[in-house]
Amino acid sequence: MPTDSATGQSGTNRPGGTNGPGGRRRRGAVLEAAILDAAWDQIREAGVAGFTFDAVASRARTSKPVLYRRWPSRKELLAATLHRQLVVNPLVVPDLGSLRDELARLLREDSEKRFQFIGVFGSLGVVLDGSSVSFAELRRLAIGGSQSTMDAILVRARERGEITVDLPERVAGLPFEMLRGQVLMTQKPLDEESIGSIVDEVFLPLVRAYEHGLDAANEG
Amino acid sequence: MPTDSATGQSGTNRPGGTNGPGGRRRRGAVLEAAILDAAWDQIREAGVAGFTFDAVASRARTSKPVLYRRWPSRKELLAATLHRQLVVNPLVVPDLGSLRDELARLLREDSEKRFQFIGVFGSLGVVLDGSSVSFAELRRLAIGGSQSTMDAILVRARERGEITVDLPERVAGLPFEMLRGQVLMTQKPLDEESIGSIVDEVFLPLVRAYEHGLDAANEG
DNA sequence: GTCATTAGATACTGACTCGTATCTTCAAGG
DNA sequence: CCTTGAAGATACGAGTCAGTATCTAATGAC
Repeated sequence: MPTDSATGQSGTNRPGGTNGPGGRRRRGAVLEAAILDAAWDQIREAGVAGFTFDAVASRARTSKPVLYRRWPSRKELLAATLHRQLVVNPLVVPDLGSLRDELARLLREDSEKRFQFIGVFGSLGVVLDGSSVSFAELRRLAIGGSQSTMDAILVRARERGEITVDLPERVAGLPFEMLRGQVLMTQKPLDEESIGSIVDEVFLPLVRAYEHGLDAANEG
Repeated sequence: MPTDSATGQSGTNRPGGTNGPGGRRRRGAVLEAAILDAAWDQIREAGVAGFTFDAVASRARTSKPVLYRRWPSRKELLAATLHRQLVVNPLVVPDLGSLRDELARLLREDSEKRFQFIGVFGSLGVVLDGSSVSFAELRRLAIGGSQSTMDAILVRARERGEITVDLPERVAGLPFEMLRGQVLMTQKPLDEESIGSIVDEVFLPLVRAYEHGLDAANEG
């Protein structure tokens, strides 16, 4: 996780240098990662509006041309920034022995790692438009990351015998749509009470309903 | 619903006039409403980023000073714009004879009337900060509007005997959190299939589960 | 050590936006 | 009809940002 890491002192041995930590001049992939992490810090603090090349360059202790050599415009930089956060921060949930615990853990992790991403997502449709890494691609990554982890959890639950029937797609994705809906409105990560409520008041009762077969009988 | 209503021709009898429709000079409440409607059109088309005083003034066929006389800054204008849309566009669902039909209707209406609002909501936390009409107030209005209509529907369902037990708050709010979650990611209003799925695959099965009492047995 | 590459600093243009000031012109009240 | 208040046009200064150009200097390959 990228922290501000403002080492403060700039000029170690260079004239007006505001280089990276340690005073050494960074290059290639190291520099690129540092920039994208700084960009992520910037977007979290100042939002999409405060996401300027000057601000990002300054925070990354480099300069604008270095950014422009890599990303031709603000859109690309923004997309690359979010893309990196999604790719570099995969959701992983170990086997905890029960569907309940694993789902709660997944919701907690998703919420913590990505709630700022959710807060920012609303603005993206307007900003990103025809970028190389498009809005649709970011959406796919964001949803896919949660869903594939969820799928893994459901597979384990099925192996344990906690689930025997097939759940509709929307039911499997339900916890995350609720997560997004609440995070969007509160601009905060999910608290423990909400996690418990989604798991115990909504998802598990619904799973049990599908298990007991007293379900979809009056549709269409 | 405010439409662009670009009557086109400007100078009816005034020198450089770009007045309102009809060429007459608007005043007071009429003018204010016209401005806020234009502002809403603007934010829908250009997003929060394109929400400038110049753009709004031009679209409302008036000029910046007129706006500044009413709202001291962009924040206030933005808050007033969203506030008006929420207040002027209440959600109403008539008695349709069944919980299922009424909920579907409510989701459809909420989605159509407010999906742009949801898209914009993510940006607001950063933009609005200590405004007279705050982020929290807008959130309360947005959630409250949906929830109170939902409560009315649930009351009718109870009178009909479709529901006899009490539902947890989160269950009653579930359709809207799912709505927000999906709209946030797709930037589109809910399609009919999604509405049907939320109603028939999630909400109603869950209600039935609570009705049959095979529910909350293993929490905390 | 030499050289090609690229980081990094700085400055600049053009566009845009905010917020205000000034002036003219209309609308309504009496 | 006359006065008052507000609408509307226009212009301006200050500030910000995108994107580019130009220069110096450090780094790594050889």
